[in-house]
Amino acid sequence: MTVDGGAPRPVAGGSPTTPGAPRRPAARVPEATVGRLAVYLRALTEMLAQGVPTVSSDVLAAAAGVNAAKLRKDLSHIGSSGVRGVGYDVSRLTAQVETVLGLTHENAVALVGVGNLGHALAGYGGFAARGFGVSALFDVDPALVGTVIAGVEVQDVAEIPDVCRERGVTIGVVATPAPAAQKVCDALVGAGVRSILNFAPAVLSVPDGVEVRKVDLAVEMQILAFHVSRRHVGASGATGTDPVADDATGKVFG
Amino acid sequence: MTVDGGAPRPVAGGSPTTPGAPRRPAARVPEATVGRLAVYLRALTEMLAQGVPTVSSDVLAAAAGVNAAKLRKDLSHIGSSGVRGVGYDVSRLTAQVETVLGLTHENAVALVGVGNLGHALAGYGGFAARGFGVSALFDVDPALVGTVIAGVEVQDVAEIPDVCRERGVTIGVVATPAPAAQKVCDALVGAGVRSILNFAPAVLSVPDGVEVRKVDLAVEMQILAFHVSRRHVGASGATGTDPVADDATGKVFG
DNA sequence: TGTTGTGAAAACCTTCACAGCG
DNA sequence: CGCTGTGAAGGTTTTCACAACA
Repeated sequence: MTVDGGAPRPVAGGSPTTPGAPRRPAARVPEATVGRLAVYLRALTEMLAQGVPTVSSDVLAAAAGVNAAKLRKDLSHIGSSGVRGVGYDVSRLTAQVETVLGLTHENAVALVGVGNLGHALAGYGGFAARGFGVSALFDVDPALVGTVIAGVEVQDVAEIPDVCRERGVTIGVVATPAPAAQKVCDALVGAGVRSILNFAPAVLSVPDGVEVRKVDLAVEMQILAFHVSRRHVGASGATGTDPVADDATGKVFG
Repeated sequence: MTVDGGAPRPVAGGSPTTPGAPRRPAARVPEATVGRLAVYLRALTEMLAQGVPTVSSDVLAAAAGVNAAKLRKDLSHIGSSGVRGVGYDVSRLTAQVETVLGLTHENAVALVGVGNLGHALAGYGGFAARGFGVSALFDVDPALVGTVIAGVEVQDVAEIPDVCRERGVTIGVVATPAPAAQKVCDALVGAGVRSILNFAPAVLSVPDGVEVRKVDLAVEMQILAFHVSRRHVGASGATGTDPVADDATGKVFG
């Protein structure tokens, strides 16, 4: 409780404020900011297509669905260069955000699990559109191996190491059933993939240095369900009484 | 027009002392906690199925991929009742989490946009399996209207108001192309839907009191791309034979 | 003028460390 | 003993408000 020095975990100090520095392109971009940069980029791209030359933080923030102060703070983290009294040059800012996000080079994507969801993902515009080419597809099902989806042939999961290395895959997408997810993940990591997007309802264990992001349908639905039941301001209705009183059979989940 | 995500919701005069109720099951659950409760629930369900009677915060946390202290803090927010020296009763805790998440009653779901992705979602286990019945499907495409997917007939989007009201839809899923998303969203909100899961790459404007969650493939990919480009630390050789180092992490259960 | 960029404050979330209890 | 529950510390993110400036 007393301060007593505390754990000597060295804060990644870096360089404190550098007052007269000319320009620092990107020092340390907070995670929360990274997630929003992609949203800004979408709005910027649209504006660019429409020929809008400059945009103010107010307008861009509205288009992205965030607060203007937050947007400015975000841009300050990537070393933004707006013009006071005018705003941001759309094309310049677009290029800047793309650079920070690492979109200036192609990212080869491998998608594992070409079932119900995976099949849809392979054809989804979201992938191919923005410089993410689906370079490889994998599945265990012999009936699927050999078929061609979105112009890419499905291969056996046993090929993951070889094919991923050969094609320089940097991003892996796991769209398998939960029980297979960890094994597939291990194979991807073994092939040098260090960024994984996981659609399977399972927790993936990865070594340090591998980034995993999770898209979990059930979790999203349950979060919404929470808010639905919150809206019933009947006060003592749902949550007021002992939840475990008699209905403890756990039947709600199939 | 600015939707501005963060309405500073002042704590609506919560009655601090409720003399009649001896226990306070859930006061105010932080958003971050809600998102994790769903993950805990999945692990708990599996343990329940395996007949595990009790579980410690350590083990449950490992299964959910979080820190044990965080798990305990989360559970403290929902009025947890573990037993010191023993752990948590799995079936009791399961029921408690389900109650907090509002899973004790069915949630009727309407899915709009039965194209590539929407079609897959309609059949995805994540929906139907866990108490979220897909009660209605909608699309604009006349070729799709009238077809039956996963046992539900696709109806025209013009029917959204009537059908959603009639079937008591509480959660709407938007899986349309971006340009149609806002209109669809408005229709859902007009039909009384106050929780929306948005798969379209568009920012949705909703009135106060409506909860929108977004699943954005492109954003996820770009976040990963950011980390890929950031990972230029030593030896990324293609022939590097990176030992995957499969330690004994992984599955705590089944 | 109108707008950016940024300290500082506030809110939120995570982690630590240990008292308290079975 | 082992484990939970929690105050307090530490870290991150959001918001505010305004000086600086083309």
